[in-house]
Amino acid sequence: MRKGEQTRAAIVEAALEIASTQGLEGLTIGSIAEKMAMSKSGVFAHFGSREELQIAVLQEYETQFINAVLFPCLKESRGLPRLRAIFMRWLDRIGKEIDSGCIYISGATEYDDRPGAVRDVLVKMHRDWQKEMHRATTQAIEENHLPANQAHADQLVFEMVGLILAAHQQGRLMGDSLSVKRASQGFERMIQHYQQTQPEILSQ
Amino acid sequence: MRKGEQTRAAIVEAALEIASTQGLEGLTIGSIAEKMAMSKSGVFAHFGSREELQIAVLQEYETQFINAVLFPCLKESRGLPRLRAIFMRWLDRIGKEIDSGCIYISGATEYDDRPGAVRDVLVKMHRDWQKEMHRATTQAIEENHLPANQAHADQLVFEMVGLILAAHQQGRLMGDSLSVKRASQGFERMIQHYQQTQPEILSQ
DNA sequence: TAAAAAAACGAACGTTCGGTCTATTTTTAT
DNA sequence: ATAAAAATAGACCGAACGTTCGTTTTTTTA
Repeated sequence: MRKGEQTRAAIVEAALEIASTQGLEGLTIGSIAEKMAMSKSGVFAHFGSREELQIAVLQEYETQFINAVLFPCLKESRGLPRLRAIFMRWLDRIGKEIDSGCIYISGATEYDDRPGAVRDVLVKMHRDWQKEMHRATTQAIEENHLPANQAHADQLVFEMVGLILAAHQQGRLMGDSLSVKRASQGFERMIQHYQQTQPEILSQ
Repeated sequence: MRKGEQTRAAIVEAALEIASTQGLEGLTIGSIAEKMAMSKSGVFAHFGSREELQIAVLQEYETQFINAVLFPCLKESRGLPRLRAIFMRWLDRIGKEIDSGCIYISGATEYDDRPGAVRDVLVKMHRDWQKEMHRATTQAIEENHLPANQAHADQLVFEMVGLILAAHQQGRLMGDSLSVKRASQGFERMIQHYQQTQPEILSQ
């Protein structure tokens, strides 16, 4: 049974590469088979359905993402230093993905109108990640690195997401080589603003 | 020949509706034919290729977008009032598209790694629109509604794009009903910041 | 090393895709 | 009204899709 797990992992790895450029919907079993020099049925047997394969790819991406972005930042001191580190690592990853693409982002537009298991998994991953961002932001508020108003955490996370999405789109579609720099500049400006301004409660 | 143009326009309209939810790549001639109660070949004959059809859909979207977002704002006074009006109309449109989707945005991730005529047209439309945004921002600087530093216009446009993208993603994928409000709040905060801060030149 | 189990193959299935071709119907112009 | 032109239908093509299935090869276990 050892060989099977090995092959499966290799398939997922290859599939992630394909999905990064072609999208999760552009990921076909035939293209993986070709890349792996295997038969379609050989690839297929490891998953049972294309949907399961797509979910496996998402899970692999999540693991890599958390390992690359979140974990290294936990050694930073609580509060703004850690929040800044997380954002910058996130952004750094987007920068490295300019040539390949982020399946969290492409998946978001692919599946925002396509119900099913893949969408459900994708939404949960987005939600989990934003919860992490929210926690880091809240801690920055608790440490008095940002003005104490819980309502701002959601807004900050929203704007960080925006900066990341803009960096991704401008870098990939528009070929803007400054997009990563612009996003980090936007982040610093945002932090600076919140540190200076009297908070307002977002009316529900 | 009058009838043909009429039918063609109706096809493009139907195709735009489909592309809004399924994406430009999810747009199939068969699905349009079904929606129009026509044969596939009848639909096809109006365009000559799927690519031409996709481009026609993009052009139709651009026309609607400019009419709905840009033109009504030209009556606003030059500078910040007009810039704010444009952003708010843009955002308003995104809000209305929460249930359908914006093909500029979905197209950006669909075609960022897919060379061809459709991508070229899409990139040009993005570029043209961002030029409009840049112009409005520059005018706001010229009118002294924002501090005089040309280098900031690109950054402002970048951040506005980010707010729009975040509103779209959070609204559609995550079901966040506050996403539009968050984006407008982010805009006002951004303007407020630039009005208060001494500008810095973005190192090229 | 032989038997059992797992993994991979290769062919085929039904479906859908964009696209082609010819025939027929509908619209336009004379 | 009639001829020319345009528009549409419908049958069909080859390719690609996910999936199934029986068989063969490889790996693991005893």
